[in-house]
Amino acid sequence: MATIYEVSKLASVSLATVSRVINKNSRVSDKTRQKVLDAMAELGYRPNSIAQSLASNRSNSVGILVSELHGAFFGQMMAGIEAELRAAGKHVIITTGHSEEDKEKDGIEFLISRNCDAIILHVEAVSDAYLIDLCKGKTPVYFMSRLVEGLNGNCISLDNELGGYLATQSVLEQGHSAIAYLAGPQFKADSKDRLTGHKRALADHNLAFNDTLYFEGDFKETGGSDGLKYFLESKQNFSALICANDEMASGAITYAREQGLSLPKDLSIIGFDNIIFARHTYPKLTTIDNPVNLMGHMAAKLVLKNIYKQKNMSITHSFEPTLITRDSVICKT
Amino acid sequence: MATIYEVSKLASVSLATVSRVINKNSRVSDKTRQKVLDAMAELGYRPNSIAQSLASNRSNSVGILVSELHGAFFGQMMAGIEAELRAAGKHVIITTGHSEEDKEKDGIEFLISRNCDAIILHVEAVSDAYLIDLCKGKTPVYFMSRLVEGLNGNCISLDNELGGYLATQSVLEQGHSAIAYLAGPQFKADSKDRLTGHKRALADHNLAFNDTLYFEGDFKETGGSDGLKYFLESKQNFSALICANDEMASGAITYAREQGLSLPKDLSIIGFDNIIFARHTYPKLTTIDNPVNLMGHMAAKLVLKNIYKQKNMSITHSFEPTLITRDSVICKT
DNA sequence: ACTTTAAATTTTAACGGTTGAATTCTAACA
DNA sequence: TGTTAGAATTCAACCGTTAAAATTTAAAGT
Repeated sequence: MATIYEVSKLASVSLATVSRVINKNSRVSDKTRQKVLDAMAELGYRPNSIAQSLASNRSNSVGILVSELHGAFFGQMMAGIEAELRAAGKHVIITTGHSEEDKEKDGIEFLISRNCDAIILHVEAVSDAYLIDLCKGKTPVYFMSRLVEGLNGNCISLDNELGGYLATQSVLEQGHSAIAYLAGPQFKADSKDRLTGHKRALADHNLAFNDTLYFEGDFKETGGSDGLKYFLESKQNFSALICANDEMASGAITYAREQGLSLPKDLSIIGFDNIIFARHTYPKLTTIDNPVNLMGHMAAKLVLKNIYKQKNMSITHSFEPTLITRDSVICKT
Repeated sequence: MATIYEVSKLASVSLATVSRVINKNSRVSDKTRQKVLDAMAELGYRPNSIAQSLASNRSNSVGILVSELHGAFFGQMMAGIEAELRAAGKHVIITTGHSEEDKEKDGIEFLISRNCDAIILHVEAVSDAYLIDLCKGKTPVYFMSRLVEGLNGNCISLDNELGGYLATQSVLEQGHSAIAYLAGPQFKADSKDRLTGHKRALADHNLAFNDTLYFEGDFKETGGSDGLKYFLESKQNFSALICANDEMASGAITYAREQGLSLPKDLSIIGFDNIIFARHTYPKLTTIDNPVNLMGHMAAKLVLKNIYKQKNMSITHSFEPTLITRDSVICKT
């Protein structure tokens, strides 16, 4: 691959001049600029962004860490961030944390060591203290779906507590009072907040939270079947099932039908996240919309504004979930 | 961030020695190694991988280009690649092509300019000629789901033609003969091959391909509803619908039910890919399994073997799709 | 004690760019 | 025509690391 040196020789100008036309900022006469451009074209020159990054200490790329690369939730999130950044000519470096402390730290180290101009994290296993410490480093850090104390300006988050409340409230309003709750992994802040909202809604309706109608799932389809199986086998009475995400809700729906239940007549089910697939379950899933794609865009805008100094970026740090009413929850008769 | 220089000073050894202990290969006495390790720990030193990459001309990271970051298909693919590579201590840099020629090229340039040790591409818009040319460069290139002439050793692909054949055959064997075909975008090789397989199966059963029961969808849920709508409005008779992927099949199922059809009685539907959600549609989707996660693993193994010289990697370049029988296709009565 | 040889360590020059300071041009002005 | 300000260009140091070659150190052999 041709280097800047060869270009400079062919165009008979200095390295510095070539560098200037690459970075199109400083003053170069049109005549020389054209000479250089021609030379670059002739050699098929492409700047080595590693060298650029080392020399200039910036990389025009932002690091992203997500828990998983698959899954509707993270897909939407990454897509949102990438779309916004790409439109601004920035690139994205993605790595994963798998919700494990070591891997999350490793991924973060990697992104930092790659000279990312900023990093956007969706971390779940690492402690707040670690993150606060991390922010003292020279790489700016932003957070998705996590509120870190004192770092609110760097967070884009969803009011999960409200979402949990909304879900439960909507079920309650349909007359259900025996409600099973299928939670997500409780080490994840999102899950915990959703559960808190659920409890608050219960309390607001003078209903006690029932320990025996609680199951901690894994946020995956299997969590849905496992959870519902557990509830069913416990022989308790319940007319509604609240799932902390749509994947589990899907699993539960499938399992319910396998067990001969007729939905939503025998059991109302509500999900959370409103993933694309939610409208393709049967019955169509009533759920809580989680505007994660939008939040991804917003996180990207935040770094565009703060790091790349783009103007006219209006930032919303906190997003509100909304109820999406479909067919999986019905009025208790 | 501490540099190697500060470490060397604190440990009172030369830069080269520090570099040696970082790369734990060459000979360093245990005594000095420990001194250096201590110094590194004291300073919280972390190698700057950009500088490493520039100096050593390798980066321990491989680039991945996919069309989209969201979507069950790409999610599984990325996850497979990443898991395998991560286990080997390599990192992954992901970018997108959005199935557009310019963006695909731009993404490829980016990955190359980041000194990736190899790149794994899932490209759809770019020409074979371009790819052949690309392979002449110094960055090794591997392909997912695309057979490039003369570069078979660098490709990991699925026999989509066979998949298309299998889908149609299975429907045919259930007694259907009036079959609508909902294709994917025909500029994508995958879609084209699946269609070819479909036609071959038809021919094998002495059935003519019917132009009016053909619709080119977009591989998304909306493609499913649009396609089925088109077929329904054409007032033609058909008892089965073959969809070129599961997303469209889901869309079709949902739309069919909205139109009052009873599935699978009134219409048999088969998908392609066997995405996770395929088992959560109602009726559960009969489909063709596309082992894309496995293929991701395999692509990663291929670079592990070729680029990082790992032993004991047995490589399969071509994967075969298989029929997954569930409930969405029934025998025509 | 004196080579010889191998191991450990240091020196030094890349890698491919960026950038502030220094220098050379160019053209306008007195 | 000689100055001179300002624009255009070049110089040279630097970014943080690797690695080939050179040097020093240590161990072994006679």
